[in-house]
Amino acid sequence: MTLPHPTADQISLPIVLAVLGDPTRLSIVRYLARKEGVPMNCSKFLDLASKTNLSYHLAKLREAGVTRSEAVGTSRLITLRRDDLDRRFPGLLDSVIAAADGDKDLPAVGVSAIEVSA
Amino acid sequence: MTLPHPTADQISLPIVLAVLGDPTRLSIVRYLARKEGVPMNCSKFLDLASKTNLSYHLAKLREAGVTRSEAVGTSRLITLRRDDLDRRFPGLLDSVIAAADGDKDLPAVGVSAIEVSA
DNA sequence: CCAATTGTTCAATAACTTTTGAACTAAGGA
DNA sequence: TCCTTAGTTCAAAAGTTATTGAACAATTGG
Repeated sequence: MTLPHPTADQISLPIVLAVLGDPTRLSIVRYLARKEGVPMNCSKFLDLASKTNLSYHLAKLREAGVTRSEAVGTSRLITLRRDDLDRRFPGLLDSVIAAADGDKDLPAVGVSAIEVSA
Repeated sequence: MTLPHPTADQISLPIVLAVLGDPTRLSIVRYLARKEGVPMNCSKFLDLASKTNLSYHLAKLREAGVTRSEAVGTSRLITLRRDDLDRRFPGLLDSVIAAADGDKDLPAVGVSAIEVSA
């Protein structure tokens, strides 16, 4: 939790919606939800965007309070802030993720390689 | 239904989220939800933005599939597309509206005047 | 017909957001 | 120590969205 995060009550609905209203970020959130509990590092998402651009999108998610980024060594471990989001906006995250799961147009994470099932 | 609307299955999740991720539009949607069943005309929202700007925001909502605008005389009757949104993204609209209802920072509609209860 | 009401369109500008590459920091391993 | 890996920062460029005012269209009432 090294990097700046909003507190739960600083999380703003329009900002969360705007941040989720981007296909790259929605894909990241969907993937984090699918692998919930398993903290991801940024490199997981390199097939969505360049390293620099990922840094930008992940910062947006963090600043909006959607994700938590913990610095561990040279990595960032990224998790969904499900607890805080659920408390703040009950049902929102679940419905967004369910809808995102059924969205054929969203870019997929980890389709590039050996990651067949996992 | 005179103006161009997407069909239910053309409604896109990221576009809906992005469109809702704006305080003016979120206020409009919250107000439409509160008065559900009662079609509104644009002038209802004149305390949120100028006439021209409202036209812009209402077009965004319509083009995203969030609202339906029917031309009746010189007015537009605006309603929420709750049926289509619920079918397409179950639970999403309800959780967004519930969250918006609890948002002190969203601009309010109809606080300017005689509209005490309604 | 004339005027008012209701809303749209257009072009301009202002304000943001996204994307990029190059340069950087910080940790770990050989 | 030197190199690699993981990610950030910065400034520039590109792209997009929001806001404005002036001009327009269509309906309705007098």
